[in-house]
Amino acid sequence: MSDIKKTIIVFGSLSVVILLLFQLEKWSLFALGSSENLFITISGIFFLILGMIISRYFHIKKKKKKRELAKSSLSNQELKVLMLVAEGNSNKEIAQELFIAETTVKSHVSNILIKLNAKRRTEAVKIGKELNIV
Amino acid sequence: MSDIKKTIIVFGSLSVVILLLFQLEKWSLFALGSSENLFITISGIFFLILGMIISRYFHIKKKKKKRELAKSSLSNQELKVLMLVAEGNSNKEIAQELFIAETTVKSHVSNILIKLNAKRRTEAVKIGKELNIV
DNA sequence: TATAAAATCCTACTTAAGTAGGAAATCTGT
DNA sequence: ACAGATTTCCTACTTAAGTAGGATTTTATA
Repeated sequence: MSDIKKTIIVFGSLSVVILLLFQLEKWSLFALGSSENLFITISGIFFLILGMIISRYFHIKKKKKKRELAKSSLSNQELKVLMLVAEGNSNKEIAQELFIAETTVKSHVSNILIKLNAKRRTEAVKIGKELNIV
Repeated sequence: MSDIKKTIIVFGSLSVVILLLFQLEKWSLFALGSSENLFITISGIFFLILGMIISRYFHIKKKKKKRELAKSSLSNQELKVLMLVAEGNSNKEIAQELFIAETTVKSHVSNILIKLNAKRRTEAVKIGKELNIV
């Protein structure tokens, strides 16, 4: 499905629901005065903002939670190496950055690949980003 | 600020606001019956969900907007290749995915590196993510 | 103070990635 | 119709990445 279609569907269905809600009042299922309308408006805005905050909060929370799972599997130095790999550095550049031999970096990368169950460094970076350890 | 502190502040302040809202009614600023309370509850839940949807929608929208900036520099097929590179695929795997030769993928990758001013595919992925084209 | 885990480094490989320098086909807008 | 960009593919090459199978030294910690 294209992005435009999604936009239309989301906003379209939302508009329909809002209109239905207004119709509810018109159909006199609920008798409301002007002061009550004010209260509903205020609480409506409040709950709208509350929903947005909650949504964002849980979005952050979800990210944080995953991190703990895989962090333990990678050692301190392996984590540093993975971060430098994610920044697009070569093994040689990583070695210079960490003051170790290139062969050591290779060993670390190999261990990272095994621990994260990745075939290539690019895949390790992807998994690292998914787990939010990078 | 730690995560735990943030949680306490966010949920604490939200609880206070909710309690204040209930107090408003008690203080008789708004006189409400049981049917109106039902309506407020329903609309409250509705706006809560609406807020969450809107929040998520704009989160996606923000990502899409940046994309347009650098999209122009990369061609359609180059973009596809870069996306598959970012997912950790090898040139051979990308070739199979797009039904083209591995040599063609190599050509595309080389062109991507030139266009994004990157030295390696990992760096191209990093730049691609920074420009939100991946 | 053992001892397990982590970190360091190596050789000798194989495989993947990337470069240089083409060439031809196909699509696209004027 | 045609120029320019895109997509496709190639050979021959160099360089980087990753594997296998070690060995030694630090460093926590029970």
